[in-house]
Order: sequence, then structure tokens, then C-alpha cells
Amino acid sequence: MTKGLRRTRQREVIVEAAFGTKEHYTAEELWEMARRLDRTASRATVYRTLTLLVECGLLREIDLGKDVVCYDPNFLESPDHNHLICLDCNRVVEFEDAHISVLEDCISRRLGFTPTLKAIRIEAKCDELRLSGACRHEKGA
Amino acid sequence: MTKGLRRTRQREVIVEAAFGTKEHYTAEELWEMARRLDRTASRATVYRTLTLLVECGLLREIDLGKDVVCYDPNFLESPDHNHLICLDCNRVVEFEDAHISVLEDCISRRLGFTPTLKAIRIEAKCDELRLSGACRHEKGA
DNA sequence: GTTTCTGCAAAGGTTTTGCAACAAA
DNA sequence: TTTGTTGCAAAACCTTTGCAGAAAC
Repeated sequence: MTKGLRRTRQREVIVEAAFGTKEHYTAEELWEMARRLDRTASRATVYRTLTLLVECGLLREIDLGKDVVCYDPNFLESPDHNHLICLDCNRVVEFEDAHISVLEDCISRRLGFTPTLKAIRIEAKCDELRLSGACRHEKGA
Repeated sequence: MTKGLRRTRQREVIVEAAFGTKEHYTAEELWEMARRLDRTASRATVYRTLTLLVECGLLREIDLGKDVVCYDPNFLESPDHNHLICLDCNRVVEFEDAHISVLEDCISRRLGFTPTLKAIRIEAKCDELRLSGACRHEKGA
């Protein structure tokens, strides 16, 4: 009844690419990163491996407000972090807060649920840009 | 320099459908609802009107963890609410919490930002189902 | 009359899939 | 061997868009 997953060179390459960065990426971007390690990596296998990694809980899908799904390899280290997206420069800032996390658990329990995933997304404007007219990170796409 | 938007019958129908429910819906579902009011409503106009409504802030896109974008017509009444999605029955529970909202603002400010949108998504398992083996809402798609 | 809007169908972009060849166990 | 995996190209999906006719102002 076990899944009988196999260790293949393709999967090794994709996993290495997936966790070789701390940046968020799309499926297409992961494909590019994997191809830098092995020119023969195929898009289909990247998609199939991404599905596996997300199912295993090794990788998490995040909503950065873009029109494509993004993946975040940093949840292994800090499983409870959230994302703030700067609308001025598109920079994504990760943050973690124990108080919020506890509150989320309380609210869930009160509603009759046990949370399995908690995600906060904050879209915001940069104070520095508003006050001084310039933002240190403005280049960020 | 003004946008010069026009009041058309098609837009009236789509807006009526969009705010004639408290449920969340996809673009496709809104198209079906609009067609119930007017058989000639076209998909393209639904998409174009959705874009306008979101830009105006009358409607909000929400991430329910599905693979399509969902829209939530309830943000006009309670602009600060969040969503808990039951993984057992797919039911979506809306909740609001002033403490969390304040904490989100504090964290944003500390990071140097002024938030324009705050969204929490919690995926969870139903306690009732786990304890008693049955869930009142199990039918939910 | 001018400008905006609509509907259609085609195009665009992302993700999934059927299948034959291939590789791991 | 047996079973799982890959790569390709096609298919499936959702969303956007060009354009000519229609409607609003």
C-alpha cells in the first residue's frame, strides 16, 4: 500500500534547486533553476515533483497576490511565518509573531476547528517612500 | 481625465448578481448567476466588470486554497474579516478579531509599512467530525 | 457624433495528462 | 522483471484581448 516512490536523478536535481535558495519562486522559475543544474530537466517533471513536495509538507504554496502560484522553501526553518508584500517595490518581507499565532489557534478552537495551516498576507505601502520620496528597495520586481 | 464609466444594462445585471449573495464565487459562477438574471450576459463582460469592481474596492479577491480565484461580496459590511476553510467539508467560516487586526497593524508599522490589505487564511480540521465521527456540514462541496 | 462597452472567437499563459520509452528496485 | 518515472506534445483550463457593431452620453 506504500507509495513506492523512487529516487531519480531528475528529482534530486529539482529538490536541490528547490531548497538551494531562500527566495520564493514559481514553477517556471524552479524549472529554470533546475536546468542550470541539469540541462535535461523537463517542465512536466518539475510540476510533478512540486506536487509531491507540497503533499509531503516540505514545500508550501503561498499567495503573493500574483497571478501565478508561488512556492516558499523557508517553512522548514520557520513553519509559522507570514508575508508582507510591499506594493511600492513588490518586495516580500517575512515575519513571525507568536501572539498572532496563539490568537489564531484560540479563534479556531472557539469555532470548533483544529488548524492545520495558518497564513497571513499583508499588502502594504512603504513608509520610507511616502515620507522621503525614495525607497531603498525600489528596483525589486 | 475622469474615467467616463457608463451605466449599462449588462453591468447592472452583473453587479446585482455579484451582491445578491453572501456566498463566495468564482468568475464562472458569477457568470451563471448573471445569466439567471439575463440570458445574454457574456463571460467577457463578467470578467471585465469583476476587474472594475475589485479596482473600486467594492469586491475582494480571496484565496480559499482552490485553484481558481474566488470573490467575496461581504467585505463592504465587515471589511476586516478573515476565512477559515474546513478541510473535512470545505465549508468556509468567516471570522473577525480586533486583537489580531491591531497586532497586524503594529507588526506592519514596526517593519516600516502601512497596510492596505490584511488577509488571514486558516485551513483546519473539524473537531466535531474527529470526536463524533460525523460533521453537520459534510455535504458542503 | 464621440466615446465607451459588448460579444464573439481567437489568443495567451499556466498546469495537467496520455503514452511509449526508460530507469530504479 | 515489475513498477514507477520521464519527456514530449497535446489537451485542458482559466483569463485576456482585438475587433466590429451597438449603446451610452
